[in-house]
Amino acid sequence: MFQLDFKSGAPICDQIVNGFIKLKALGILKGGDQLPSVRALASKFSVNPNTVQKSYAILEANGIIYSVKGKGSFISDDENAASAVLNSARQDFVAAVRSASELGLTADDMIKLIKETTAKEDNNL
Amino acid sequence: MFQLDFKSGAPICDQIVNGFIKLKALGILKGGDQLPSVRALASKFSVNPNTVQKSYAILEANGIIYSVKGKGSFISDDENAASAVLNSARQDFVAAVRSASELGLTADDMIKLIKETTAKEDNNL
DNA sequence: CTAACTGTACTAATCGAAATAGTACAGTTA
DNA sequence: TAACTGTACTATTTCGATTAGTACAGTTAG
Repeated sequence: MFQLDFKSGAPICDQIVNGFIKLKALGILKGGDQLPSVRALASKFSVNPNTVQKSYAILEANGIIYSVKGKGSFISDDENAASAVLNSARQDFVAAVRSASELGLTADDMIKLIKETTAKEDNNL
Repeated sequence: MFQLDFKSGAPICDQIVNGFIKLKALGILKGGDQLPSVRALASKFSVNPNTVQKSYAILEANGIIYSVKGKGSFISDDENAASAVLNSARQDFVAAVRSASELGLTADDMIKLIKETTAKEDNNL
């Protein structure tokens, strides 16, 4: 399970959303897997149930999970959802590229940074 | 001169900071160039002078500009400042790479996106 | 010197998004 | 029936960003 960073300034709501998206992207959570209940996760993170519920609503709106009243929330096995996540990641990354470019980084600079970064990450897995 | 986006949610303060950083990175503003006065820029952007002053304070703290009481604020010609900006841009970019990587983008995906993005940007200049 | 400009330094008030608190309703299951 | 599940509200709190207002200090032109 992922961690929350209360100091980062990033909304808890978004952190929970991204946490589950990553768990699904990494294959740790697969289609049909059940998520913790709203109240259970809120308790675990010492966070308000409303905040968790908001995250689940966002995840469901994006097709990442589906929720059933009285039963629980489950990881969706919709492939379109995964591609939507990829598209979102692409957009975010392109925005980062534009920003870095405006600040003076060249394409070669960025490619070098990517190779360094992904190489390090591989060692950690 | 740059524009402000009041809808984006990004703090106006930061937008002004980044605006001048980019103008310097692009060479439009060079060492010794005078910035608009705090009050003049606040008036132009229809923004509170305190907000502009905060931006100038941040820029000065990062060595991008220097301010002289009674005279005005000027672009610094300190090369270290430029490298500090580059370092900051690098850090932001590496964070974006990590995030994209966690969401399933491969290094090749990212390199492809960089080439597409920077190619488009060049056409616009 | 004076007036008008510069940057700087405060405190108080306002605004809005995020999160919390609390309650209630509806469906499932043992 | 009891205990769980998700869902839907409203009210409140909290915090950061911004605004508002005032004041002080240095520079420059008249």
